[in-house]
Amino acid sequence: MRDVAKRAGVSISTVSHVVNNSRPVSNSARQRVIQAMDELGYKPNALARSLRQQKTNSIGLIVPDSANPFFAEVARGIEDTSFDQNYSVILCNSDGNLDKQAIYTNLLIERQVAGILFVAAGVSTELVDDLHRRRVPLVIIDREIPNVSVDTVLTNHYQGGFLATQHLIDLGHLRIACISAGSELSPSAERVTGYRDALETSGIAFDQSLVVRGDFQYESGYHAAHKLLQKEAPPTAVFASNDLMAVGCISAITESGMRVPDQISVVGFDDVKLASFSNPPLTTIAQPKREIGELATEILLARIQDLDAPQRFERLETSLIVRRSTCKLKRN
Amino acid sequence: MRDVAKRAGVSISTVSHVVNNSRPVSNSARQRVIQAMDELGYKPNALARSLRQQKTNSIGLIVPDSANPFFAEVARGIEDTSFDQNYSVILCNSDGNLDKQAIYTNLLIERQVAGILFVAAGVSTELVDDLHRRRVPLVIIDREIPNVSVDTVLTNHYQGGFLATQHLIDLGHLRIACISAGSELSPSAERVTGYRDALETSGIAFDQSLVVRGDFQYESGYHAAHKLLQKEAPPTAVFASNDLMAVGCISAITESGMRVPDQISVVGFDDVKLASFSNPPLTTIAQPKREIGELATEILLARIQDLDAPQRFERLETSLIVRRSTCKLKRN
DNA sequence: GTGAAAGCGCTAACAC
DNA sequence: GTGTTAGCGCTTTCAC
Repeated sequence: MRDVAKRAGVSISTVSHVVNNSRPVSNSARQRVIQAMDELGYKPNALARSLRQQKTNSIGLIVPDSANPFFAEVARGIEDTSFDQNYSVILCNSDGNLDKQAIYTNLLIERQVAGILFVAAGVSTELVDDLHRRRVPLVIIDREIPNVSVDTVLTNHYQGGFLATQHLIDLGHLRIACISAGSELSPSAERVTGYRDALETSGIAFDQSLVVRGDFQYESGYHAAHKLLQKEAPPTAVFASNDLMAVGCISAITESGMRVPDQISVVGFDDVKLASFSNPPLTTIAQPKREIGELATEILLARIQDLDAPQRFERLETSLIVRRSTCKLKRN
Repeated sequence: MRDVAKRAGVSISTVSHVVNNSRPVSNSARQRVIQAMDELGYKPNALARSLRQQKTNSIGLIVPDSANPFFAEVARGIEDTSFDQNYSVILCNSDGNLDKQAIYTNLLIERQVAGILFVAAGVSTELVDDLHRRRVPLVIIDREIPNVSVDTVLTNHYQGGFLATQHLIDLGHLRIACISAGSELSPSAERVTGYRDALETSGIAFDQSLVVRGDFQYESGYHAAHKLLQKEAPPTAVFASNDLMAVGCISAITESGMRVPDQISVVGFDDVKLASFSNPPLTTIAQPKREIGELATEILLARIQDLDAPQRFERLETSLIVRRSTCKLKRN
């Protein structure tokens, strides 16, 4: 900038003002500055600017695994919206590991990010409090932190689980299995609760042995299905708490010589792109992934503008998408 | 830092030196500083540090679409390696759009990133030259920029295309279609060239009408398959230039009442996780996605250390993974 | 082993 | 419409 000022024969502040349009500058001066800038290939140093202004245009995004299609799609929504608003995003993969998450949080604070987006992270109350104390804006996506006032965007997992199960019940199924994930952590747990309540609402007894635990990956759905098929009375339908596990499940079922949906119906959760193209196309519960990312980003940016605005809590609705992995129970 | 110094009763530079271990400090002073630091919840400001040191610990990552599983997996390799080396990554989605790419490049330069990773971007020679002039380290992933000396990491797309096609030929297929992508841009084009050469090596005439153009997404594979099936003499095998299109293709074939692989064999490219769990499991060409990301990051970081080291060009080998979407041609 | 001071590149407040 | 100056928070040189 110094160089530009020199070459254009103006003061350094004049250059700054043409760069930022922050006050009137005579046409002649402006011309000379502009010319000098591109002769010298000048680009303003955002570090210096941010240091001076005490604000950056970066936000931190912490996800368990950016390669998981669900998170990847949410992340795209986030990145796109950020870009539109002139923010850039620093990507962090926590692998669900609390230590890694803490390290990243630290790193983001040191980098002076304007705010942080936590996706499906098991954020501890302490961490949230600490961030509060430091006045770091944050929004939590896809998970509810109990007893803490923090902006949150998530889908109605419970409703989704209910919807999925109800669909299976409507098709006449009685032995409906469930592939859960994680532990008591909210997204999966709520889906399972929805499953359970749907069952009970229809007077079908909940059978703990029909719920098997996975971890949201293809493999775990595959293994879960194997377990289920080995039972004396295998289920006639399966609700997998995400699409990847549903696909893994279908893979195992098919491999063992049975047919989906003729012999076993399968419904997933998320409505990842793949769901439309799996074989058979997957009946699933759709979450508005992009919107989640977009909305969360908007809320974060609003929070950055006004740290003291009232807390926001957005619970988005899910919807059932019927494709071809489910059908009426065929009575023998 | 000022505050910490005051509270600990030492000079500001002493604080700096205990933070960075950059020179001996007496034990008593060190203790007081450390105590003051955590009483005040002090975290060093990376912006100021970077400004002063004229170097950041951020790198920019530009991908066409971080939600595409292939890029997502490469990106994970990048993010992981960066994290290990204390770098953080700024994620940018170009959507294959040259303007957006230019905007991002600019933004990254202004943010003073230590280096830039371009994935599969149609980087123009000018852009590379400009970056060179500015002495911005960069490495190009998954695409070759002709006539330019720049660090590059990619897979042997040609070999992969050849391998895939040869496999089909070995199974007795003669009418082998190909679903390409992009235009003359290298990754897809080279795969297609491999396909063509494999055909000709075996004395099978190349038939332009059997290659149909897609765009690496599920949908395009689906539509391409439909086109292919409408032909008078449909192919008995298809080489799709990535897994998503292969899956889309299988979906269309199945939907139209035919069977994979019994009536049509399909091979993909990339060996995305999904490939193991599709129905049928997909025969495909594996690329070492994580390694690509890791290697590229290592090369970038090395380049950051030594801007004048000799250019590196890494071409990784592919391998054929035979699963269940291909089988011997059944003669009528 | 310690402190003072300059300066990274920028913006904002204050003069004129 | 323009210039001068101070200072964001840090590191580094120099002096003691």
